[in-house]
Amino acid sequence: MLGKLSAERHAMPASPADSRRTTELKPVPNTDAARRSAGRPAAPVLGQAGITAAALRLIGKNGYAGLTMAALARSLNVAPSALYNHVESKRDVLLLVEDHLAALVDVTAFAAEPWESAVRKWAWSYRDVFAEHTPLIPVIAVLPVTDAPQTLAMYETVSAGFRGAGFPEERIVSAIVALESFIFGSAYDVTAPADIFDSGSMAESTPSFTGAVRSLAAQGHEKPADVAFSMGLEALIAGFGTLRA
Amino acid sequence: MLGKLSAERHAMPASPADSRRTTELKPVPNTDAARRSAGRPAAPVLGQAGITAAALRLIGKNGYAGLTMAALARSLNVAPSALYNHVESKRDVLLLVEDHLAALVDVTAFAAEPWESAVRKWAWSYRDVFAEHTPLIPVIAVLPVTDAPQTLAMYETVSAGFRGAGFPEERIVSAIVALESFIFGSAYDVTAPADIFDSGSMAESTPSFTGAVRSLAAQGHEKPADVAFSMGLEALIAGFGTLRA
DNA sequence: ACCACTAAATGAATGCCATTCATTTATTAG
DNA sequence: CTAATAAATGAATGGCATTCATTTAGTGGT
Repeated sequence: MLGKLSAERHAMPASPADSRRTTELKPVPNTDAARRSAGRPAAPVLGQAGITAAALRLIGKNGYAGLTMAALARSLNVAPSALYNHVESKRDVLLLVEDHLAALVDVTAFAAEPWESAVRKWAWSYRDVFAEHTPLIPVIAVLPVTDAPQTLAMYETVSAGFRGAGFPEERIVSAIVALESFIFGSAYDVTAPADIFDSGSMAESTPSFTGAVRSLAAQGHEKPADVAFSMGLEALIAGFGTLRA
Repeated sequence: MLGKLSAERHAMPASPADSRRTTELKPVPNTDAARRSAGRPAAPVLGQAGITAAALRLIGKNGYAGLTMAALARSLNVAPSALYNHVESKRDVLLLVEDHLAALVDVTAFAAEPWESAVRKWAWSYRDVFAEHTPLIPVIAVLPVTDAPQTLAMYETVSAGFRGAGFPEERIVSAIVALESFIFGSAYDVTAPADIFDSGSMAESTPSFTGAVRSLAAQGHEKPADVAFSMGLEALIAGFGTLRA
């Protein structure tokens, strides 16, 4: 009776990469309403909150490679199949984690500071949070906000900030989407190996690029990913700033 | 004797998401040098080129969910294990595909047009190519360019274009990285479902955001992803343009 | 005190996946 | 003819998410 949404499930094995589908989180049965109208079992030892916390603990210890349904269940002293009473799929677990992280993004500056510095703080915070969780990015990027209340709350605060700063209403969403795209892409950069631009044996055939890479390396103490992020972010802020009334 | 790099391989099952490691493509043994010094078998029916072509055919038909080593082997009338004579892992296959796609990105404008329009054309082309191949993005984003000659060639052309346009050498790489980050993030947007911003039952509690979404929808015939990409790209071009000598 | 109901947990099974390995096949250079 | 070698094979391994029939343990209503 649970999981009516799970039809047409295994038409394709759904590799973690192709995360696409109009999703809806399995409705949590532990509401007060359900509590009144039906028998309640032992205690909500598990539940979506417990699963989220355990998943975060697991990710923190072993990274996303260590986040398997089996490991998750083991860390909760439960059989893997038990998880499916609270969650419809592994993707649901990732969604729960994502929404938890969205709440960690700092949007407080939109209440107190001018638009430019508010956007700046928000963007850096957003990038930093998800740089540690890049495997979630393919999931977030196509995730209907309906399924992620905390994420939606972030959007509300940010768009209110844009509106209050005199942004024309029709362009608020596009501006946020553009910033987010830049942020997600930049989150990957943070995790890239330091030698990513080492052209190796092809150095002689790529003089312009090799020179530019050397020149950047010669410059710098700052982390390359931070330099690029700062440059791009300031350009976006300056460009979008001109749209305000 | 081949594949000395494959030690410490399966310490972790390496989900497609955690693609991290200093990689090197398995050296192709079918070089002229190897041809001279050793016996050569039947014909290069397979080989990295054949595998790449087959992988692209498979992806075109069934998407990345359909790209399994078994399916790839079947499409080449060969046992799955045979692939491992030409490729060290599935990740290698993805690398081959990525590098093939890099050659499809249009960089011709850097030879003939002013910097602004050259960057514009390159960025749109880059986004369009990888919007159809978003599962590759986690791989590319942390991929040492040594392993991807076509990708490296693209960087060379682009950085030469920046240099020729009067860009200060130390900032060329950062500017390209920032643009690329924006492009990768935007590629995901293209694949997002149309209703991604439908706030559903929470519409009343998110008036600012819901209003902004409605206002964008009311505006537009153009695809939302294209509007956001255009806005962000023009801001980046304008901002970076001021850095030129 | 009993019953009907139901959420939660179980354990076994399924089917898919990438990857390994000992062995065989086919080709060529000397 | 022989030694060397790349390529292909088929069977096996271990991991994975997910399903399902079944059991367990609470609850409100009677």
